[in-house]
Amino acid sequence: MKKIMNATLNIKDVGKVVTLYGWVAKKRNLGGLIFLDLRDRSGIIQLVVQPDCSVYSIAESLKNEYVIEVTGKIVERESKNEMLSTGEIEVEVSSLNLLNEASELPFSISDDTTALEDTRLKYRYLDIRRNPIKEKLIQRHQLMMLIRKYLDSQDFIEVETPVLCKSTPEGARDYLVPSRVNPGKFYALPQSPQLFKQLLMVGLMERYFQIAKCFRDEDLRADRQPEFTQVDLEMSFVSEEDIMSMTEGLLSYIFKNMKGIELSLPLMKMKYDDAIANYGSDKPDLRFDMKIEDISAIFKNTEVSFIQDSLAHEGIINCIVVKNAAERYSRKEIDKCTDFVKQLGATGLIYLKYEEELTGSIVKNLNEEEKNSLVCTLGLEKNDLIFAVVGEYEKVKTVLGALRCKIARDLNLILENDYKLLWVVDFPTFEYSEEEGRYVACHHPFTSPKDSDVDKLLTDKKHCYSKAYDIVINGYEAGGGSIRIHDSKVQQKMFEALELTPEDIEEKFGFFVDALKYGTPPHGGLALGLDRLTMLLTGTENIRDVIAFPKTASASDLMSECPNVVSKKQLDELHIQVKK
RNA sequence: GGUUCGUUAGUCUAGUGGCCUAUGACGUCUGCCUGUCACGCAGAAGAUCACGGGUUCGACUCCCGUACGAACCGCCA
Repeated sequence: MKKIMNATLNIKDVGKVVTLYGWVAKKRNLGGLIFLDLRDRSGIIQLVVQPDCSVYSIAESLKNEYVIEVTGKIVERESKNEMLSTGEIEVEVSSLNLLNEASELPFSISDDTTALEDTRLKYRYLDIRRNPIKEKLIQRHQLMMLIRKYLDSQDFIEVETPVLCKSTPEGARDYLVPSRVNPGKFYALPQSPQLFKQLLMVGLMERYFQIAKCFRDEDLRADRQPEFTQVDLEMSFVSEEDIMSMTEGLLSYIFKNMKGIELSLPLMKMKYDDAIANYGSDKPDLRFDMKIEDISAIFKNTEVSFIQDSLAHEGIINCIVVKNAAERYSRKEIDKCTDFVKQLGATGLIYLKYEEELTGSIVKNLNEEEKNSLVCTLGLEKNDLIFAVVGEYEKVKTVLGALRCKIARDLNLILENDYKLLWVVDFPTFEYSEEEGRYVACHHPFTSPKDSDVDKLLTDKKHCYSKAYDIVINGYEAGGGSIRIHDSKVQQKMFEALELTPEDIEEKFGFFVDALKYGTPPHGGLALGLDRLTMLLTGTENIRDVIAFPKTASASDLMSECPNVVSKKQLDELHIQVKK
């Protein structure tokens, strides 16, 4: 027998006799008449137990979160509750069966429970009973169903790839898994199914996808977990445009079905270099304005010595204009912003207010021409506020980019349910790693360079760009991908460019380079972060809210208390010695 | 690895060196209550103030360390 979803009942069901199951969400004993709120996954329905009912005394003894079975007639209520979908009806209980008792809970199962997150995580199974978490898990399920349905309709095949993989030290740190039968050897958990999905293209699957668990042993953030889920896909015989438009089709299907929002396609494309120049980020949040403006030219003959110094040493001065906010930002508020940028590595923060005239930190050292030029160039209006940062290009851009986002939050410039999607394209192929002392892959080493840049791989790494693209939603990197290298010679050249020795290449990627020789179709793909996508669609900034059993910032599970120490016997079997 | 903030009954919280024999709310328990839905009313119980050390005549309160939690930087191909 299929269980009735309690909250689906309504006024049309009056007169029916039903058997319902659920948890006692609330008992209201009026002394002679008892109301019970019965909760199941679908929601709440009110039960009423009359004093002459044979199970009255059982009802009287019920406590919160007891699990019960009730049978009764659906009746129209005397006093209705507009807040509930079932608020016009109630169930007049005729029989009641206590299925299980419950101890007193550490916190109340309510939407606005006072319990802090660590308490909720310790009892996550209770937290999941609360609507805010339950609904996000349900929406996550709906999202996964939509994705599977859409991709299936586009001829994609879902293929599972191994979780026990070969460690590939390029990129993030691996979670390692020891092997009992292979002493001293380790598997790694996949950071992504990257190589497998490319090999599936070699294996003629043409269109693959997988909702795949990925693992990275790096430090956590509000939007980062050590294990997370990617919607991973790969296609053969495609260009960048093909994959982007495929993804746009999927995203518009998702937004339409989950939010009732029609995306306007094709989505905007922004070059990586422009994203950095204008927004100080490779994942710009376009829900608000405040572009970064380069005002170096205005200061080319400046008397202000620290700006002069910086400009003389390839530095820049950039600013953002906060419209109509000069009054809003007191000295104290500005000091907070200064602390904020200093934390990000800026030497300081210049502020200027435009009221009757320009005032602020450096204004007494500016001449009339410079002041006028600032007002004109930036199109200043009364009560505008300028924040400027001086220094080296990348630092100035990223600091102002972060400040821009902070100010938007402070001033509530972000509308609820506003979604701004864009592609960031033309990523550099390499970035210089101070730590490694060499150029490393910006995306990953299988990313195809732009056709025109293949020859620059070894000679001009700084100006080499890739066929890579990120999908950015509201300032989050929601996904990213690239056209892959399908020519084993180009792949070899790429490894060379990354300064891998032939032995390294053979040892780490030999099987893969080998595979490319046996008829590899041109191919490319993308991975969407399912957790982040769910966050965006459910309006939370905390990734833990969209994961049933998440980990804390130190990568532990407060509920099961893992990771934990294991027995000496287990370690011995695995041939592992733990350093004291 | 670093910076910042936090840890007080089951839960959340007040507390700025002696007014603390620690405040309030929710929850719990007892009694009353026939139309509640944040039910109401009356009463009660419930706290090694995270842990270890130090300063002080005296520490929940100040200092140092540890553990745990959170945000951020580094890191996350």
